[in-house]
Amino acid sequence: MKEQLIKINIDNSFELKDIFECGQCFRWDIEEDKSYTGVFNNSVVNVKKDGKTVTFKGVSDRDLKELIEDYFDLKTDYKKIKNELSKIDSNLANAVEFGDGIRILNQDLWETIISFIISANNNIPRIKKIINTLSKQYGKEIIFNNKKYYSFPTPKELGKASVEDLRKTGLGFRDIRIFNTTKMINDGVFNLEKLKTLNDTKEIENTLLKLDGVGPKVANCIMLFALKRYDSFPIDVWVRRVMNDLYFKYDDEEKLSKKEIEKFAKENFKDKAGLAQQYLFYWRREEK
DNA sequence: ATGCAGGCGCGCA
DNA sequence: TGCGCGCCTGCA
Repeated sequence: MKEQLIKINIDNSFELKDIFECGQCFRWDIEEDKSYTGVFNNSVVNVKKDGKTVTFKGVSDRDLKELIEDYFDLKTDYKKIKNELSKIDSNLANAVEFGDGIRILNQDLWETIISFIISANNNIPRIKKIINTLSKQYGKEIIFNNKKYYSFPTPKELGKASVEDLRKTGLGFRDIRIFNTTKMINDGVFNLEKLKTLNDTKEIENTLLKLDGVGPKVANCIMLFALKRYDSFPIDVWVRRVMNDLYFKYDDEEKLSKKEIEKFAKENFKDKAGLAQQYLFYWRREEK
């Protein structure tokens, strides 16, 4: 573990608040100086932005520049993506303008699976709290700036926890789901590496659905946030709300079926449905 | 207090 | 296949 520092000039699509608070991640916290510190890939990194200069400071076994390029997906041209989305309709143009600094992070598959199983019927502060507790109890300590941080536990590390142990971390009824999913992965019944090699989005989704605690919404979040499947479209209460308000206008949003939303998203947003979802979701949650 | 939060799994038609 | 229902827990 060595401390490293790099500065990068980024003139487009990189706003800390937009990235870390658009709902895709749970392990980034804001500091007093408005920078953010997060734990990912067995590393701890602090990100600070001044004008166009972004400073990354952190501890990692890997080369920090490579780590950052991969995790923040710096090679992807968001200017182009935002242009294409804006052309689809005026709602997207507004949403993209609002969430101008969003980037979809390239997160660890295993961590994303567990995190979004925890997210079911839950709220963000508690999701973050549970993930912190799990990391503290089963992950490895990392020292950064004289403070203790904890890596997200590996499948083996989390596999040491019994259902009762998990319940004590505040997981509630999700304890057995986490236990079963962890076991499936440790037993080799479910192969994470093999999943990464699959091409067909629908096949990936159907595979993920075999995991306990993974339904359609969670599966689509995993595909979008950990497998770069920008065509996947997670539908939760907020997405349903914003889609009904903007495109369907039923008097009661409950009348809008998931099927209907899926069809609309596929036809109109095509291979960028997930990206569109993220801008719309963030816009709706933050603006109103 | 009671309801609710970024769903899921189950049982039943 | 498509519904309705209950669910740990913490917080307002």
